[in-house]
Amino acid sequence: MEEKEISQAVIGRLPRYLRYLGELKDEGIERISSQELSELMKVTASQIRQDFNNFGGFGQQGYGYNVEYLYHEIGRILGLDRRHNFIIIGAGNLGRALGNYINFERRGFIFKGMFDTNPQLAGREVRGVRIMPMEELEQFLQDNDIDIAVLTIPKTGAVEVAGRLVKNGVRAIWNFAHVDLNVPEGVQVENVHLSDSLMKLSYNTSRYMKENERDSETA
Amino acid sequence: MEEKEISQAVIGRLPRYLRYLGELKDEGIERISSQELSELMKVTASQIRQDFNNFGGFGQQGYGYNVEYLYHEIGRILGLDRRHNFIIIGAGNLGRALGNYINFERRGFIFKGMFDTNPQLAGREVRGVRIMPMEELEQFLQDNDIDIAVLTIPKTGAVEVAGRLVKNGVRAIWNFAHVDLNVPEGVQVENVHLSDSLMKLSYNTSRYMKENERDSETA
DNA sequence: TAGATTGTTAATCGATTAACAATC
DNA sequence: TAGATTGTTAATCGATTAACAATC
Repeated sequence: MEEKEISQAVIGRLPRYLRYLGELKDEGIERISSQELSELMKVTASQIRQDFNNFGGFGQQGYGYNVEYLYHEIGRILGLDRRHNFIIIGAGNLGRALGNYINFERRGFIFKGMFDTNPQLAGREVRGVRIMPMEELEQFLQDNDIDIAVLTIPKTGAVEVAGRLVKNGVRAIWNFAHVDLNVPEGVQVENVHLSDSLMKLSYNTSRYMKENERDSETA
Repeated sequence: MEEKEISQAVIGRLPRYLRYLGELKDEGIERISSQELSELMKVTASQIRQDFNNFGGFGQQGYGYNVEYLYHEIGRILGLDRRHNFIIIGAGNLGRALGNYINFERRGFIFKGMFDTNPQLAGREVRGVRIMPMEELEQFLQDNDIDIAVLTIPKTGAVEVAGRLVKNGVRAIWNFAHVDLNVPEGVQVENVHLSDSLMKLSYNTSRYMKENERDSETA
């Protein structure tokens, strides 16, 4: 009944594997060993083998891994063999930037609709997709098969909007609002807190500078 | 000589602490115990105390933590007491979205310049900041005190540009390009790979749906 | 067959949680 | 002083790395 649950640490590494394998594939490389891949990606060969073996054997003893096959398998694991229709809530700079990003389309993520509280924006288009007023959200969700909602609105409205999304069957939220969403079990939230990321960078640079100050003092 | 190195797991949690403490502060709450904070943030009280104690004692036995003090201390640890001048390389949708994001300014991150390969864009402005051609990058870095470069360009050019940045003294790169940058020791890179994040979301929703299918079969 | 390299088990390392003595 | 809650040590858990037998 209970399948071995894969840890998020492993899942988090899959997209990077996919990227390297895609590049190898484009270079026409057919096979690769965990050793070679480990040198390329700067991780241990042991980790690579462990990671892949979470999903069953993708390789062959004495040979290594077939690049094309592995590439497809990891894509499949990540759900890239399916289509994911998404909408964007919030037609500000970030929302429009994400709507315009065509590479998502190539991975099966299809941009279907955009919403904004500002009535001035209603009717305008982003890459052929109409911006709709928030009042039309529920109806749109009922009429369309939407898998993912992208939240690019200020944190003040985010929790309320997330509730409306969940109530109308959205099961995945890509959250760029700077707030924690509290959703029922079974609804997936992936947070992208840009300012948190920037603060981490700030910490690491500040720390490095301080270390150097100390080193030069003691020298 | 060697200070206890703080793990990135801890650093990664600091911005979230800062956010909750800021909200508590704005609500006028003066003190909080690790127990109360743990309920609010849905982490263990033990982890909170361990995390804070990496940086020395911020609390007081029998009392808890002073919200205002703790908020400032964590901000200081993250380097938010300093100014960080930054430039953005790549004036596409994402670059402009980040340039327009005024909240960074409030944290001490000052938007100083923007560059793009497209000569058509040269001279235009994003929030009062001039877009410059890439040829002017080196001169600009020499004339200005730039701490952070934000890379919002396609992966094809990213590695080359990162090299130029590092050569001219940039010590921190906020990398939105979908490629791993190989920088010398001492240069900090913080990656924001949006498509990786989206794939994780895709995995987790696909997986959840499959689990439910299985459950309903066995039921 | 011999060599290469996986799949997998065992050992190690690090991070999280629990427990409690110190102390405000 | 008694009660509360931290700071910190010890126990547990999970993730990473090492080792090697299985096998192509």
